[in-house]
Amino acid sequence: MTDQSQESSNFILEAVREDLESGRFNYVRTRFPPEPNGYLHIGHAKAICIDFETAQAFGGTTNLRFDDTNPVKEDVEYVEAIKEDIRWLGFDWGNREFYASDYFEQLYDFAVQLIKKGKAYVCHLSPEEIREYRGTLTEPGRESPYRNRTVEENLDLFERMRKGEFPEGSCVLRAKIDMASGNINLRDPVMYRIIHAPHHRTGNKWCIYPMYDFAHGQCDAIEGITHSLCDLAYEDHRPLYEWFIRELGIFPSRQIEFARLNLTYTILSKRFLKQLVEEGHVRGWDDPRMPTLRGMRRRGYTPQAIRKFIGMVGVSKKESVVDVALLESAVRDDLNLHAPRVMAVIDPVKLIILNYPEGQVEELEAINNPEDASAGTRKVPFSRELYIERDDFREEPPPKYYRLSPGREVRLRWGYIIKCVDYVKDAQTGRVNEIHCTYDPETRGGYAPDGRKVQGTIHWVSAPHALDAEVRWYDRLFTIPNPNQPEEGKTFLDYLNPDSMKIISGCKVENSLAQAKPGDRFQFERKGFFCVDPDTTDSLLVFNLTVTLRDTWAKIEQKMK
RNA sequence: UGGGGGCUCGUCCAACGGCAGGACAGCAGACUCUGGAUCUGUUGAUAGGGGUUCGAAUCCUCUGCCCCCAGCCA
Repeated sequence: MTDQSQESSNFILEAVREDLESGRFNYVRTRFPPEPNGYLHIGHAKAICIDFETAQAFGGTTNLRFDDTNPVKEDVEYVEAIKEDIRWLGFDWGNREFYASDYFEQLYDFAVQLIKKGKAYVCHLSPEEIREYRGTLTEPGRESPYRNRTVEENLDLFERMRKGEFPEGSCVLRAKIDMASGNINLRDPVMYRIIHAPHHRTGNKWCIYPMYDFAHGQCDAIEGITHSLCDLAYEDHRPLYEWFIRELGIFPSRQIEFARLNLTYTILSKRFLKQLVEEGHVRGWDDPRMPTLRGMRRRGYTPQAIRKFIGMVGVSKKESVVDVALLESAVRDDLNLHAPRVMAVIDPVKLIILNYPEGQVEELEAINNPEDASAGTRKVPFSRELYIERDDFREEPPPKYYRLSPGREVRLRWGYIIKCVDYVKDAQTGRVNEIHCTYDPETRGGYAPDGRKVQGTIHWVSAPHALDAEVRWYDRLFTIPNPNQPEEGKTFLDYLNPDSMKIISGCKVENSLAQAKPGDRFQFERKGFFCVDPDTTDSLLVFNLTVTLRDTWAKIEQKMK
C-alpha cells in the first residue's frame, strides 16, 4: 500500500529477478525486434518500454534487431523510420544494432546441423498439400512422403535450394518433429522457403529465407539474449522455440509473453492502419489522428507522456482494452507542467471598448506558465479593439454561465475588468458580430482595487496585433470504443468519425507566437494544448489540437440539456 | 470434440495464505485572474459451486465465460 516499489514491478521483472537469483542467467539482455515493414505505433511503444526498461532495471542492455527475414515485405525506408521513432521515445541501443539477415550464414549452418541429426528434411509437397497434411485443430496430421529421405539426399537438396536450382514454392526445409502434436506449430514446421527476390540488405545473395520460427530464437541465442519478451500470440510457439534450442544446443534464451496494448476508439492493426492511409481516410502515416508514433509526435504528444502512460498501463497476460482517456490524462499531465501559456481565439468575435482611447496601445504583463516560475513573463499588447471567443458571450446567459452577457462584468485575462453595454447583430444572419463594452481603468492587470469579485475570466487578443492562424481540431477517429469488433456485416471503416478533423481558419492568436516553430507546444488558455504543425508557412500559422483541457463548463452545460 | 492462455471496482494495474489498494473515469466539495491546474472527500470489484485452512483473490477441485493457434507472414 505504502510501498512504492510495487508500482514499478510486474510479472516479467519478477521472473527475471528469479532467473538471476536461481543462477539461470548472470546478466540480463533483451531485444526489440521489429520487422521493417511499417511504422511504429503506440502498441510498439509498450513493447519498446518493456524491452528496454526490463533490461535497465537489472543493469542490462537491449539490442535493436531488425527481423528482416522476408524480403518481399521489407524496406530500408522503414528501418530509418523505426530508429528515429525509438530514439524519439528516448531509448538508446548504443552500437547494438543488428539484423536477422546478419546471421543468414549462421542460420544456414544451424539448418545443416539439424539435417545431419536427422531432424530436418526437404519436403516437395505443395503449399496446399502441406496444409492438407497438417491436419486440423482437432485431428492429427499425416506425415509427408518426403519425411524419411536420407541425410545425404536432404543435404544435397538443401544445398541446391540455396543455389537457386528450384523455383519458388517447389520445396521447403521442414523440422521433423511430430505430425500428431496437439500444438500445430510442432507438426513439422517450415524452416526455410524459397523466395527469388532481392533483400534490402543481402541483395541477391540468398534465395532461401528462414521463417520466423527458425530465425528468431536462433538470433536470440547468437546475441546471448537472456529474455526474449514478446506478444501473447507467440505462446504457442514457445515449445518450438525451445525445441530448436535443445536440438541445436545453443544459448537458452527464455521467451516470456505479455499482452499487447489495445486502446479504446483506436485501431492498431498494421493492416487497418495501412488501409486508412491508402484509402485516404487520413492524410498519411503521420496524420495527427493516427496512433503511430509519428502521428502522435505531430499531434504534439511528448515522449515523456507516452512513457508515463505505458507505465500506468502496466504489464500482464490479460488481454485488455485501455481507456484512451488514460493516455490523454498522461499527456495533459506532462504538458501542463511544461507548455507555455498563450492566448488564442479560435472562433473570434470583435469586442470594442467604447471608453478606451482610439489608437492607444498598452503592454500588459502575462505569466508564461503558472506551474513553472522559471518560464517568466511576456508582454501582450492591449488596445480598443479585441477579439474574444464567440462562445464567451451570450445574449441570454443560461444559469451558471459566468462569462460575458449584456450588463455583466468579466475579467480579461491579464487585462482589465470590462462590462458589456451593448452588442450588434448582423441584420441578415442574426449573428452577433460586435460586442460593445466599457472598461474599468482602475483594474489594470485584472485586479479590482475595491475588492469586487468577478467570476469569469476570458482570454482575448488585440485585433490590430493578432496573427492569423489555422487550427486543426481533432476528435477521436472512431465513434465506438472498440472499432476492432464491428457489428455483423460492418467493418471498422463504418465507424470512422466524420468529425475527427475540423479545419478552422480565421483564428486569431497573440503576436508572441510569430516566432513559433513546427513542433513547438503551447497551451491556448482555457482551450487546450496545441502544437505547431509543419504545414506552417511564413504567412500562416497552423496548429494541431493535442488534447483539450478538462472542460467542466461543457459538462455542466451538457447536463442541463 | 486438439493444444495454449486468461477471468479483481466502469477501465487498467496491485495485493504472492493475514484489514482487497492505486491510477484513470465518475460524483461531491474547497480553492482559483485559465469553469485550467491543485487539494479534499466519495461511489465502486475478487466469474460461480465445492474443498483445504484459525484465516483464501491467493492453494486444490469442478463448472462457466473470453482470447489465441490449422501462412512457404512476423
